[in-house]
Parts: sequence; C-alpha cells; structure tokens
Amino acid sequence: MDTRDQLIDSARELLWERGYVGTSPKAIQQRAGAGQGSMYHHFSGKRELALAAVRRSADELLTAADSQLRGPGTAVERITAYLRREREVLRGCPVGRLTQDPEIVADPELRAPVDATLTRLRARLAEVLGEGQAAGELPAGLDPAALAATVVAVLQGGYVLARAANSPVPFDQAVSGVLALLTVH
Amino acid sequence: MDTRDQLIDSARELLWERGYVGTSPKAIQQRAGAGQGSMYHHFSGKRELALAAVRRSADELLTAADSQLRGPGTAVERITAYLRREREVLRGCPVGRLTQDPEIVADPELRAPVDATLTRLRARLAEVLGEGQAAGELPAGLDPAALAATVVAVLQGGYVLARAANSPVPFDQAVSGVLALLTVH
DNA sequence: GTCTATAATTGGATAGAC
DNA sequence: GTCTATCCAATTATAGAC
Repeated sequence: MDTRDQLIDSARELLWERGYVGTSPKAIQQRAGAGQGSMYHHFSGKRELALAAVRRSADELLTAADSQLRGPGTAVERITAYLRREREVLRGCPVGRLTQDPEIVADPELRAPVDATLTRLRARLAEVLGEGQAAGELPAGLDPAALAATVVAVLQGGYVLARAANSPVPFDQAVSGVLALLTVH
Repeated sequence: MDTRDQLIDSARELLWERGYVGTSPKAIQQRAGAGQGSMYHHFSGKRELALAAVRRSADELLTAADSQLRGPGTAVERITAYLRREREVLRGCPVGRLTQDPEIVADPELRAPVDATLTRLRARLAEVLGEGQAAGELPAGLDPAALAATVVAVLQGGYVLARAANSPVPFDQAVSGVLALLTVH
C-alpha cells in the first residue's frame, strides 16, 4: 500500500474512533508513518483527506451490506443474516458515527457520502422487506420504507446503547427485539 | 440564574452540539458570559464542569421520558406518546450523543450517568411493554427487555438517520415502522 | 468571586531544502 | 515525494491582582 493509501486508512480509523473534530493531521501522519510534507503533498489539508476517507468508508459499508442482503435465502433469512453478522459493536458504525460531528454535518460535501450510504442502505432493505411481504413471510400492509428505516435505526441506535453500557448486550437485545417483531406474525 | 448554573447550562448546550472533544473551556465561558477566573473558581477544569453538565442532562432526559411513560392511558398510548412527542430531531439526543465521544466513554465517571440514564429508560419502557402484554394490547411471548432496547435504539438511530439526511423524515419513518410492528398484532 | 496576564502544548498549515 | 523548520492561533490551564 502506498503512502497516500496509508494516509487514507489512518484517517478512516481515527475518524471512526475520534470523529473529525477529535482527529488532528499530526495524529493521522503518525499512524500512517508519514511526515507533514507527505500528507500535504497528497492532500490540500485535513478536510480533503477526510473527504477521501469518508468516501471510502461509505463505499465499504454498502458493499458489506450488499453481501448479506443480495445473498441467497429468503427475505427473512437475508435480513437476519445482515442484522446478526459479526460486528465490532463497541466500536460503533464508522459511517453513522460521523453524523455526530458538527463539522461533518455542516459541510455538504462531507455529509453527502454519509447521507447517500444510509439512504441506499434503507432502499436495499426496503426492497428485501417488500420481497418478504410479497412472499407472505412478512405482514403485508406495512410500509417497506418505514420498516427499512426502523431496521437501520435499530442498528445505529444499538451501537449507541452498547457504547453507553460498554457492553454489546443491549445491541443484541435491540436486534433480537426487532427480529421478533418482524417474524412473530 | 447564578454564574455557576450559567456555566453548566452553556456546557450542556456545547456538549450537545459539539461533544466533549469539540468543546473548549473558552467557548463555554463566552457562551456563559463568564471569564476564565470565574470558571476555574467554580470548577477544577473542563472535565469537572462537563461532569456536572452531563449529570444534569441525564437527569432531565429521564424526567421528560417519565412524564409520558408514567402518564395516563394504555400502554400503547403511552409508548406512542413518548415516541411521537415533539423533538428537535436534527439536534439529536443530548445524552446519546455523548456515546460517540472517545473521552466520555473512556472515562468511567463521565460515562456512568449516560449509561444509567439509558439503562433506566429501557427499564421503564420494559415495564410499560410488560403491562401492554398483560393487558393483551401487545403480543405475549416476546421479551419486554429486548423490545425496550429496540424502542430506545429506534429513537437513537432515528436521530442518526435524520442528521445524515439533514431531514427529520427518516426519524419519523423509523418511529412509524416500530409502532406499526408493535400494534399490528 | 471575578479579572487580566502569562505559559506550555497542540492544531493546522506553509516554505523551502533535498 | 518526503523531510525539517517555521508560523500563528487555539487549547487548557496557572498566578496573582482586585
């Protein structure tokens, strides 16, 4: 991996752990093993590097979600696989985390990939949920878009509860709860 | 309101907007209309002031939730009232927001009020959900603790989706989705 | 209790040598 | 492309006068 990629990867990790305001160019350089000059050669500054990092994290999230949601199995099986897949729960979501950063949400270009990713994720889930309704696995008459928002919110909120408790237990409870509601019908 | 309270209130606002790492003592002082000396007279430093601010916000959240959850009405009515109450969705949750701050979750004393508040909120909701099951309003056989985690996660995650989209719409969708799942039975 | 002065450290970047 | 030197503002305090 070249220096430019190392910088992007280090920025991704630090944005995940500490957010945009909590991450300094110096910290990124040190983690990447690069000097000042190197970073400012490849990027105009902190913001442009963060932009590259956010875009890459956003792409990876959607790709990972697709591998469960577009995989084999019934709608309920795919949604269950997505919700139950192994996650580093206490680290939170590398994309959702960015919504808590004032400088990210205030900057249209930095917010755009976050918005696009979560919006597309909901759209993918709504498709699968719609398929489940058509197949009679899920109750008809409920808005797939609303249910998709609920499912994604359970994940994002589950991370919040887990980090507050310093334990993955409430995350797992929240996932179990929504799966039970979806499948009890 | 005296200077000490002004400082706590200003700290609460800034912690809500910018988090712990994004908030400087100077910014708190300026918002409070107080000088350096004043702040360091009342508090030993940023951390102690933040501790007072976090505790106050945590207390207020639980009090506000109780006013809906312990109010009149059936279990479903109270949960609906709680989920549908007016919120400044794009500002996010003043308590849940803190879980994204590395310095908050790494500090047991700062994390404690956040943890206690979200844990108690889930316990209150589990009680109400249990009452709803006993009254036949909600499907029996589902774990009230899991459902409570789901409901709180939908709120916390709804804020994430809304801030990403810069719109309250996905928050409202997520709430509608979980209410539909709870009441369709 | 509040004010102003001072200070060590970090943040975010520029300049120029190699 | 990468390095070191330099720069100015902000951060997080402490000291002492009033």
